[in-house]
Amino acid sequence: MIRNTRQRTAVNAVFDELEGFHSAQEVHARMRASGDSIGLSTVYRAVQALVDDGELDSIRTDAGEAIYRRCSTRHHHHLVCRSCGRTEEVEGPTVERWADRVAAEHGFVDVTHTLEIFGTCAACHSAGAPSADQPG
Amino acid sequence: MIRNTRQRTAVNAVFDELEGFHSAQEVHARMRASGDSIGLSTVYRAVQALVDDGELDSIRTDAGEAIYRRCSTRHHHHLVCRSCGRTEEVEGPTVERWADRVAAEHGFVDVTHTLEIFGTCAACHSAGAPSADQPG
DNA sequence: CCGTAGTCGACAACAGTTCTCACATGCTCC
DNA sequence: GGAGCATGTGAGAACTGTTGTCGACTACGG
Ligand SMILES: [Mn+2]
Ligand SMILES: [Mn+2]
Ligand SMILES: [Zn+2]
Ligand SMILES: [Zn+2]
Repeated sequence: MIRNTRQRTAVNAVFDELEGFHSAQEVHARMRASGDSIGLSTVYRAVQALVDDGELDSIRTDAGEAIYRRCSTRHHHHLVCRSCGRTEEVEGPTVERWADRVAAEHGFVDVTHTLEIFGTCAACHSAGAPSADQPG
Repeated sequence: MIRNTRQRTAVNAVFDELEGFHSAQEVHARMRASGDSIGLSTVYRAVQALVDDGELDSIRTDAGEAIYRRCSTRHHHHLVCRSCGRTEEVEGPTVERWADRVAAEHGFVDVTHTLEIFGTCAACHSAGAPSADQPG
């Protein structure tokens, strides 16, 4: 049985006030800084529970850190500036259909996918941003 | 300037004999087991250099571990059975164009993307495999 | 209220990865 | 073929994100 605790409510509330993706550690620090008393383990347990609940989305950074965000109602993907981290939500039936079709052609069922697009945003580009490669 | 060392050559050779994705730790253990003397740090440095060179692809598991594979010549993505781990390479211009277009529409340049498709393969499905969700 | 199963959190433990630094070794240039 | 030196190596320590431990605490159905 799942209880309503001050801590879980507070973690959930943090994501109401926050745009974009944030790590468990960042949420913990933020709460501590604003006077909320909560343990780091509890934050980890809370975000995991929220992910299981479908309240939060989670993705993993290139560095391997898990970051979380209030789940929006629509299925979408992310366009991330690799220089400043600015994130845009993008969506489109094209890629959804393609993924489902190609999986079905290989006999796969119960199909999901992850898709992230990386680039340099217009602002960072005019400022002269670095670059990277990522085949695969 | 980049030197040719016994260790780097050996790590590179390991991926000639190996199908699919493998972690640095696994490669290290495998080499040690077969009598090759090499340090773990060196394996990490070698695979990173091979990734930078475009010789290896790397992706990150759900658990946050980086895994590597001989880069095939063509750009492609992976269709992974979440039950048995079997991996198929898939490709298609549809999704490539979609990703580039959507990024361009948002003013992004120097665009790359990552895309992984997960499902249950036919074999695991008929054996009665578990399931999972992955929105985003 | 009571009892108790679920939860908390300080801390330890873990796993993967990177850093340190003394030592070794490819490469370039004679 | 060396000499010289930038580069690479590797054992171990350090670091980072995350999960486990366990005694104390508490939400909540009865
Ligand atoms: Mn999608
Ligand atoms: Mn692609
Ligand atoms: Zn930017
Ligand atoms: Zn399978």
